[in-house]
Amino acid sequence: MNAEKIPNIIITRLPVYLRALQRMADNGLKTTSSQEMGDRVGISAAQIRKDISQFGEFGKQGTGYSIDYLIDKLREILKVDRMWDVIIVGAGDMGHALARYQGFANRGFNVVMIFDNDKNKIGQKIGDFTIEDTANLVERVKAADIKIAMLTLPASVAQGITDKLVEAGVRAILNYAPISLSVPENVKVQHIDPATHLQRMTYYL
Amino acid sequence: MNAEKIPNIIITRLPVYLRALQRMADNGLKTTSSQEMGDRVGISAAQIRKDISQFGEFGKQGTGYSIDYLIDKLREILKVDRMWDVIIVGAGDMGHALARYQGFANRGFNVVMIFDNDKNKIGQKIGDFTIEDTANLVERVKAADIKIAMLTLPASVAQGITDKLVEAGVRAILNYAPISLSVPENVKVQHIDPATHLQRMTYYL
DNA sequence: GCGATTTTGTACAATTAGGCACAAATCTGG
DNA sequence: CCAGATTTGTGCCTAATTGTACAAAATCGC
Ligand SMILES: NC(=O)c1ccc[n+]([C@@H]2O[C@H](COP(=O)([O-])OP(=O)(O)OC[C@H]3O[C@@H](n4cnc5c(N)ncnc54)[C@H](O)[C@@H]3O)[C@@H](O)[C@H]2O)c1
Ligand SMILES: NC(=O)c1ccc[n+]([C@@H]2O[C@H](COP(=O)([O-])OP(=O)(O)OC[C@H]3O[C@@H](n4cnc5c(N)ncnc54)[C@H](O)[C@@H]3O)[C@@H](O)[C@H]2O)c1
Repeated sequence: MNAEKIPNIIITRLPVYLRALQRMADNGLKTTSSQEMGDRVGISAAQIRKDISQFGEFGKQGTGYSIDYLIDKLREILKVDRMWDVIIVGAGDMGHALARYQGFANRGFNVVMIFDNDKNKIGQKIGDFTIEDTANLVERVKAADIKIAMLTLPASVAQGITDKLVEAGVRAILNYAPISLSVPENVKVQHIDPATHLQRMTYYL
Repeated sequence: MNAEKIPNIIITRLPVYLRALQRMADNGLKTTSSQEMGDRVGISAAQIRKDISQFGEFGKQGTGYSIDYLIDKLREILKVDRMWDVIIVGAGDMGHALARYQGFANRGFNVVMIFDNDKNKIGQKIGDFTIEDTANLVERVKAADIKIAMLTLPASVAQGITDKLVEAGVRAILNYAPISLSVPENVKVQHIDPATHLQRMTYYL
């Protein structure tokens, strides 16, 4: 386990491998090979072997990888062998969809609060959650020691709320607003923007 | 314009530049520099200059880039100097959010239909759209010559519907289901999976 | 009008990522 | 138990990507 200095590009692929493996496990499969995984996720077998081997020798020659074992290892590496509490800021359409989504639990994430600043929404229920007032965001996040937030806000207010989240100790932000956020170096941001993804395909049409 | 063989990695960055430029334009700015753009999107100025210069000489020494002009050029390059009709398959929470989203229009996309196979949903309205029966998917897509689809379906049916979309002539799929899709080589797929994005950050926490 | 300043586009260098190929380990079928 | 088949992990090489630095062009302040 060559712990330091794993390239980020490898880290971005691991969750894709993990997702594929979890799906195989759900289908009752017990072992797989770099070849089979590669076919499923569209990455060369050699690439997958090399990526995985950065963290240890998890496979067996002639057999391949035990799916359950590799899932355990990847979860450990990605630190999703535990549950992370996550908050949602912005209880609009996208915030609603995320709050009701059941697919986070078996990937290591647990939505625990949702915030908005609209007086008509505060206090209303989404599933099990009661929409909370953004005025209490920093206080609540600090108290619950939340490290991860999903931002489903209008672009115009996204940077301001981001600053508050950082102040409150959040270290990872998944941003749905179509704007690049600036954060200190020790905070990670990932962007989800469907229009950007679509534009990455139209070039080739 | 060195048309052929632009690396894909450059193409993935262009929509990010375009989004930042459109935001600058909305804020009334007229010119920018590779330095300023880089600061906004978190990419080195040299990288941005080199990316843009693959397609022509759009800047001016001492001044930088005309924002409006560069927007025009990027839209042309990415082929979003036109409107693309897009369909949504799966009228659940995520399909609803996308159908109601107003942010596609000024990025080159126009949602035109939404499909589901749930008899209770077919015929219902989402905004201006009436949910259509997936049974008619291939026929409708062919007739309207749709090239782009967004998939907001359960993972279990995503590959089957993908095959139908490909059969109907769709060439670009934005997939929200947590599963890798397999498609012919001339069809592009992009994945949006928030759990995957979150797992790319927990590694660093 | 002109020297100081800004900023592009690119040549070149350095770094990073990816593909190939194979020894070694293991399995399989008879 | 053995010959043939499978599959990993990795050394080595090539390709792809990014960074550095600077000449040339353009602007700006006075
Ligand atoms: N809906 C989609 O499918 C979709 C798709 C792509 C991107 N997005 C982006 O995701 C973000 C949210 O989209 P949406 O469709 O849910 O929008 P929305 O307008 O439905 O919801 C935004 C919510 O944020 C709340 N809000 C506004 N200012 C706030 C503040 N200062 N503090 C707390 N809450 C505040 C509003 O009250 C509202 O409930 C937007 O940036 C949008 O561009 C949405
Ligand atoms: N909701 C979210 O925030 C979220 C987040 C991440 C990923 N996703 C993924 O996006 C997809 C959709 O999520 P959702 O929350 O909207 O789910 P959902 O269950 O609310 O909606 C799925 C819809 O697909 C329809 N459907 C099922 N089989 C179909 C078929 N064969 N043909 C046509 N329609 C069919 C269902 O009737 C339903 O309306 C899922 O794969 C989910 O994992 C959703």
